[in-house]
Amino acid sequence: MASGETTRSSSAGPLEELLCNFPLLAELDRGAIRLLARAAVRYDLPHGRVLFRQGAPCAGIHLVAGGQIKLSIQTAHGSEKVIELVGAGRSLGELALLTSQRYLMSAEAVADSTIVQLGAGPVFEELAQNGQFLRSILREVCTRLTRRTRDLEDHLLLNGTQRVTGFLLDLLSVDAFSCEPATITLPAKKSLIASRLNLTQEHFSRILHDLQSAGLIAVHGRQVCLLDLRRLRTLPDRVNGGARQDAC
Amino acid sequence: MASGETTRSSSAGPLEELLCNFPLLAELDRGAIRLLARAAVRYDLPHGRVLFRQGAPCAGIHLVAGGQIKLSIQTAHGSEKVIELVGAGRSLGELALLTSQRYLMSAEAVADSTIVQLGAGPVFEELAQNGQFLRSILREVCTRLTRRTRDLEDHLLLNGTQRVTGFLLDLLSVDAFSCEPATITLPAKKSLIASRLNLTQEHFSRILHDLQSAGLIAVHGRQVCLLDLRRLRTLPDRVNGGARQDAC
DNA sequence: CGAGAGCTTGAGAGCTGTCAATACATGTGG
DNA sequence: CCACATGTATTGACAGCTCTCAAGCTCTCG
Repeated sequence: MASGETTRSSSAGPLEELLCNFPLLAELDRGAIRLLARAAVRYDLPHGRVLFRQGAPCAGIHLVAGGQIKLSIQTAHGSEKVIELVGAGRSLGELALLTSQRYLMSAEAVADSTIVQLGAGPVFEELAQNGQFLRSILREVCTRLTRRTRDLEDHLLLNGTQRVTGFLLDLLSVDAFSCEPATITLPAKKSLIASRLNLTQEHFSRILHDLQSAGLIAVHGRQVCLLDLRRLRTLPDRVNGGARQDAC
Repeated sequence: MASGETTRSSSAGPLEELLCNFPLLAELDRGAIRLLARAAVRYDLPHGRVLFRQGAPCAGIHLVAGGQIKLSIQTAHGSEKVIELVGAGRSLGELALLTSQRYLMSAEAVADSTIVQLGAGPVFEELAQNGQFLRSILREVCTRLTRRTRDLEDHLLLNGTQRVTGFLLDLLSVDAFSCEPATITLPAKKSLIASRLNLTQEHFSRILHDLQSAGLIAVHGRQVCLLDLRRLRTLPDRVNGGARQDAC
């Protein structure tokens, strides 16, 4: 499926180093890493290339070592929605592998990317023996479930403008409580961001325009300056969004 | 939080029996069940009572032994959306417990229900020693992630009518490939179903009416007769919905 | 019968998508 | 340097899906 120069882990050096840096594997000891590395393959995935397709059987876990991968679902009549944009350090395919299901989404490189693929066999062997690996995977799946639940909430409770402002504020990540204007960079072209937010390109463009007119942001290409954090934060009033809330 | 008659597992008999029947615990051996049962509490939760609230800390795992629980999220200004209706045999709270997060949703009984609560401590102890329990939990979280992803897809790709027909067809569950008219019973009052489908009560009513006019279904209270399964199945053309699809 | 909950129906408005045209950016070749 | 092609982004007009508000209906239960 994926072409490009593939580097087998013969010397077992660089690939092991690489694997250690993935959060998914961070808690494994050196021996476990070595076993996984032995059956791992590293390859480049150029922009536009498909990593796997929705409905295909799962061959193993894909670790994104660099670049950016677009996860998307498509309808019967061809249109598609971006569910998530995945960058370096994250992993794909655990769910399909663990449940022996087909892939729920398609994955395509939207930038020249580097993938490390862990074969299904070694992963299962490691899972069978290594309780720590099991725990790491469980943690990862929990993280993903939390994220997906939050995404669902956003689509159920928020309108387009609120989803956009929420997305922009999320890109600030750290710096969280500052009130100073800050500039962020959109992680992909606007049509992809729009789809990720379940908006058309046109609607997304209009929303950004309206936010500019309101003096909340300034847009220059992919650079977005968040001018009025205080007001931006009041727009998306998701209940769980802010710090704490006195539930009950 | 929960009142009603609570039955401590002193004799250790009936509670153990009960626990064995939960899919989440089905793969545990008798000893593990006994340990969990020792710290379990069973109680009744009358219709309308809240099991836990969004944002509250998690006290353990809740097993639904009977009745029906509504999981919902609410906005800052009071409106709420039903995310899921949970019946007997399923469990709640694993995610919050495992991640030590607050509850992402609120849970409320929408029928007189019976809950068995497993304390956090014993669950963690069992998780630490018992690889099989870890695997069972992992399987459960994976199932939930798959379901939530499917829900998200439904809301992103389908319109109201398609979500309704998809929901009705899901209630057939088994009998899957028959083409004979079949009658199903809505699992809750229509306003709850509507919210679960992210529709207003009014819109849901109109959709059912339209489907009746089209001769696709017949509605009598909560009984819905699916008259033309073939045409119903063609409405929601989710890609992953049907049997297999030749991906790639 | 009356009260209330659940459900339906109608009219109007809002958010968002579709289609089409235009601008803007970038890179290529003459 | 300009002309052109391509990919990207914006803008406008319009239609559709869905929500809101309001009223009326149906059924059950006391």
